[in-house]
Amino acid sequence: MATIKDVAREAGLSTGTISKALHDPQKVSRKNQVKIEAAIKKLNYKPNMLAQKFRASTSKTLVVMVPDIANLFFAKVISGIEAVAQAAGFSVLLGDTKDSLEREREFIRMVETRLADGLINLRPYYKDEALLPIKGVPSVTASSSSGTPSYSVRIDNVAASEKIVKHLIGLGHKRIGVISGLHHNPHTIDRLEGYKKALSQAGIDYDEDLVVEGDFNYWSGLSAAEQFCQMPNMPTAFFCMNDEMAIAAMKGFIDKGFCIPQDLSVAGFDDMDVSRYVVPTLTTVAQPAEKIGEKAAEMLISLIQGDTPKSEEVILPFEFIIRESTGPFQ
Amino acid sequence: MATIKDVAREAGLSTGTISKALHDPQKVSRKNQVKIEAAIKKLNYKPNMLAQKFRASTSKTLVVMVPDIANLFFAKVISGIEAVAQAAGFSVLLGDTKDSLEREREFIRMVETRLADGLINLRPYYKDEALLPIKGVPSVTASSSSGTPSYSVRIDNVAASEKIVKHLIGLGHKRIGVISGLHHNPHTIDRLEGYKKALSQAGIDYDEDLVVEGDFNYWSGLSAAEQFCQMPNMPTAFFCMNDEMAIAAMKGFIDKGFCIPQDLSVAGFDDMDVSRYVVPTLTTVAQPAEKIGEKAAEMLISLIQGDTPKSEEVILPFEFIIRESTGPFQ
DNA sequence: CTGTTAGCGCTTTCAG
DNA sequence: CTGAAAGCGCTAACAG
Repeated sequence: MATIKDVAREAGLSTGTISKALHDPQKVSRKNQVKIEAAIKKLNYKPNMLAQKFRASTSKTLVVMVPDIANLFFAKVISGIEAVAQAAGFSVLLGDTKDSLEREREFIRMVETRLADGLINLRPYYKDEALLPIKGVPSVTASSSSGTPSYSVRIDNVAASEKIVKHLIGLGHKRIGVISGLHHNPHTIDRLEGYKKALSQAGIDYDEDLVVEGDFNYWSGLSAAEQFCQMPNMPTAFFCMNDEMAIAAMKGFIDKGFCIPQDLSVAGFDDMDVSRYVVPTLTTVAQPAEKIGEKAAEMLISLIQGDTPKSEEVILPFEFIIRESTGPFQ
Repeated sequence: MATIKDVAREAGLSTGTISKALHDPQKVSRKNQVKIEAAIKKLNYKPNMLAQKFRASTSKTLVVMVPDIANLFFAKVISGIEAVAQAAGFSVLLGDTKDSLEREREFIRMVETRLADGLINLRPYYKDEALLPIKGVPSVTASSSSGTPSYSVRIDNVAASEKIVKHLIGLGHKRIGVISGLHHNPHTIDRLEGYKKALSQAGIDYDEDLVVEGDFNYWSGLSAAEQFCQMPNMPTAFFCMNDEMAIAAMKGFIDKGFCIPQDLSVAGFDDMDVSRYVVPTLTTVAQPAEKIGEKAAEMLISLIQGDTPKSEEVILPFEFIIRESTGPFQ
């Protein structure tokens, strides 16, 4: 592998001149520029960026910590991060933590050891197992919940849920079931709060028996639907805390002979690609996933560059999408 | 930021000893080990990995080039890559190329400039715009088609398609339509070959009018379905080259009043998550996405370490999944 | 405009 | 077992 020294020798110049020619060509005579180019081509010289970064002691790299990259929502956020990072000359190191705190520590270590300049965290914030923020490691949490400390970018989960539930109430529903995420999940907490707010504004009492806990996965939605079907006084509408569980619940209800939305209304959260394809198509809330990624990357990069973002928290607008799965109470 | 020198001074030892204590603790006296640990803790010393890598002149990093990270199939492959890379002490740099050759060049440059040790390419191989392989850039192509040069990991697209079409033929179908990808796409070519093979073995003539070109996206599947509906002698079964188009086609056929699988059979390719949820559920082929990623990473790492993998091409088994969308010809 | 030189933080001989 | 010193490839400061 040719080094800058080799190029210098080949061109009959000093390494300093080569370096300057590479970074500040105007400061090198035309004649020597040509010589240098020739030498570079002849030796197929490529600057050693490891050396460059070492010397500059800045890696121009962001690490993105994601609980599960094979989750489309996260993949979209990452897509947004990548776009901004690349435009700003940063690379992105992918850290799939598979929900392990141990791995999270490793990735945080990467920025402590100068391998990366900062970090975007895609896991929602849990008070009791928060590794971040840490002094000296610039970090932004994307798609978290209310109460996330330090820098974060997200939608207003409370307001979004409130909107969904109000829509159901507006359709005449009074008994509205919830298929939630795990109860300690920050998103669950926010979304449940929105549900309660909507109810109370409509003068409907909160009944915790109408909340069945799921875990954001398909099977939990199916089993929640079955539980609801056995209730003596079953709800007529359902707010599911993500689309996957909503789709599963619809399947469960349909298999029991219910028609959606004639007999039961179902709403989700996330707007997965699927949600447009299923029958009936699903009423839901779309998070601007790519946008969240872009904002988070912008925020982190300005943090790295020593600026102080004007706000610690960026709240992005969500989109409420009414499709076929919700209809009037009959 | 404390350096090894600071630790040496604090501990009253030389930098060489600190370094040794960090990498080969047995070769340092117990007493000094304790001193060193204390100094490290006191100064909160973290080794500068940029310096380490520079010196070792190996980055322990793989770059993964992906046409679109917000595509679940790719996300799953990456998940597999990440797992293996991490276990082997490699980081993965994500390169979302958004289908731009320019960006591909940048990522290839990263390994030429020592920023990464090797590269996994997730874009299928096109003869006329092949940037790889390049001497000095260890690379593996994942999920490509037959005829990909150099190292690759994939399923046998020809055999998988053949299997699907044989299944349709076995159900009594004789006129089998195809919704293909773009005609020059390597996957399209392989899958079409499988289709032809199955036909010829059943003594059915190939009729190119039954092949409608799509582009692997939803809308193209829908419009292909409409085209088929206008044919005087419409096929009774359809082989769609991915699930997205298959799902769109089903929607199109259903909207025209056809019942699936009673009137028409539809098969896809990929086994997206959706494909289990749609009504009717979709007959398709599952590619072992994570496995493909794992194998590709293993192959690349052994390449980087100077081993020569025994085979240039790893063919992984696919899974043929019969669901509700295909049924007997009536 | 060009050359010389020091030094980034670390590891690794080689002596002691 | 420990210390001294060289050097990885590059850039920047300074002198010429």
